[in-house]
Amino acid sequence: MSQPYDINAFDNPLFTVDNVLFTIKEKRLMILMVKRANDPYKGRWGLPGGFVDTQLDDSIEMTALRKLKEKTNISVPYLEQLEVFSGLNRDPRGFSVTAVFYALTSHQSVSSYLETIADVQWIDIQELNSLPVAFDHKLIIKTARDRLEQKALYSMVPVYCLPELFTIGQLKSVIEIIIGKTIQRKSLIRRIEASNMFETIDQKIKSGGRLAQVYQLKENVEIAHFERNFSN
Amino acid sequence: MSQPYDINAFDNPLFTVDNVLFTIKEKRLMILMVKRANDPYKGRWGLPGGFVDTQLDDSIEMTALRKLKEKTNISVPYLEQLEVFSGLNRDPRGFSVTAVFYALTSHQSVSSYLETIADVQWIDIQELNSLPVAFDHKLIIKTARDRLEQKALYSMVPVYCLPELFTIGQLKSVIEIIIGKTIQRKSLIRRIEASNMFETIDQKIKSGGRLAQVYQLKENVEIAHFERNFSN
DNA sequence: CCAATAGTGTCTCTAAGACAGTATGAC
DNA sequence: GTCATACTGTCTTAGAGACACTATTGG
Repeated sequence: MSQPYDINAFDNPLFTVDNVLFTIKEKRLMILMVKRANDPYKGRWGLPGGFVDTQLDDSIEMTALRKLKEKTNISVPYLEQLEVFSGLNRDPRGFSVTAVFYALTSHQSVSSYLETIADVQWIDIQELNSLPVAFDHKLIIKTARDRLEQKALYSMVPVYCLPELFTIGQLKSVIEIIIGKTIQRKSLIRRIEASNMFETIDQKIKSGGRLAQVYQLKENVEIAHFERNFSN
Repeated sequence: MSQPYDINAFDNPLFTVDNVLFTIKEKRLMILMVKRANDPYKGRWGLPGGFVDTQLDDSIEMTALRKLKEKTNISVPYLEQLEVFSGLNRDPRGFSVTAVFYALTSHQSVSSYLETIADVQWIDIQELNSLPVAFDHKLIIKTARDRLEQKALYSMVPVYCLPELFTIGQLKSVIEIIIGKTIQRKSLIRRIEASNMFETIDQKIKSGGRLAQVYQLKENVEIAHFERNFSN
């Protein structure tokens, strides 16, 4: 079987990188969104992203980190590929491809910087439905949200929504917000011990009741994964 | 902070799609490889893939399916994005990006077609180390293999390595080859029942002992996922 | 004292692992 | 009969869920 199509059809599609940066703020799952300054979709909210710069970027992971740093002034502590979204209709300029990453950070590490910029904001994921969002970014966010939710059921990734020092209660809360159901504190403690990822520091902080033990990640730890999901 | 870099740096990277098509054949995990007819890496084995054709492809999933059909003459029953590999050094022609898919099929569905083509072959994954492989395709294959292994621990995806009609013993064998350890037949049966994905047909086939019940997938089923991994 | 959150002890529950026992085919 | 594989029954095990209990803070 021969291939009768024109060699000129092989023009490279438009290639971009986008990021879904999550955090938990005020007990809500939030996403970093950028008000678009240019067409297409000028004035709408979109995901922070852009083009690869082959002079600066060794890989698209670098592109993702660089774009996030431009908007937040930090290097995010957790970044992972989500998937590629592509198609003829997702961008009015023609067939386009975007490699999407999802990332986590504590809101504290970027809040002071964000206050200086009006067109970059944390937006509550539940409020996104009623906002004008560019491209297929609502679909992308839904996909990222689902992936994060799954991951939170069997891994310790949600810690990266917290600052370096945190308590078990805070970690429990963050996990519960991500997965949308409560978990047993005891189950979390068992995982914390089994994971061997954390160490206590000689400090306790206020929590509305008894003082809470402060934890931090050990250095250069691998994120623990478990053989079972949290269930209910 | 302004961005002082040259606008011309934003030339689109070279974008391709590649596939890691797995099957189980002769009790071995195999991958479909293509002997490259052109430079770069002419004469080496590479993954089946190529450029997006924006006239033919609605999305890169279509590109992946189209490329696989060119080599196998079938539409693979399972296809999923793996991840994107990118970088300056992975292709001698410059910064390149490839969106990689992994896929499964029964070897029976393509064997007769493959016999007519010398430069497309199933290659045992264990023999790949001693073969000349193009680009970073060894790394890609390793990544795909790891992902398939993980997936086989908590989902029914391995069925797609089998023909439409199959026995529990065959499914058990396929899973064991993928995950590299034995599982309890009983555990698999429990999952088959819980998944509700399969139905028996009024047929039994030889197996070296007692005749085995023949199963098939129900129509339009979702692939079942489980809350626990097979362990050991 | 009470309210609230931190942390422990321990029983239950669920699904996988182990494995013995039976069933049925080929020879 | 033996051997091999199919299939079932049922006990054990590991880790999550439930939940009562104690501990420590602020008011």
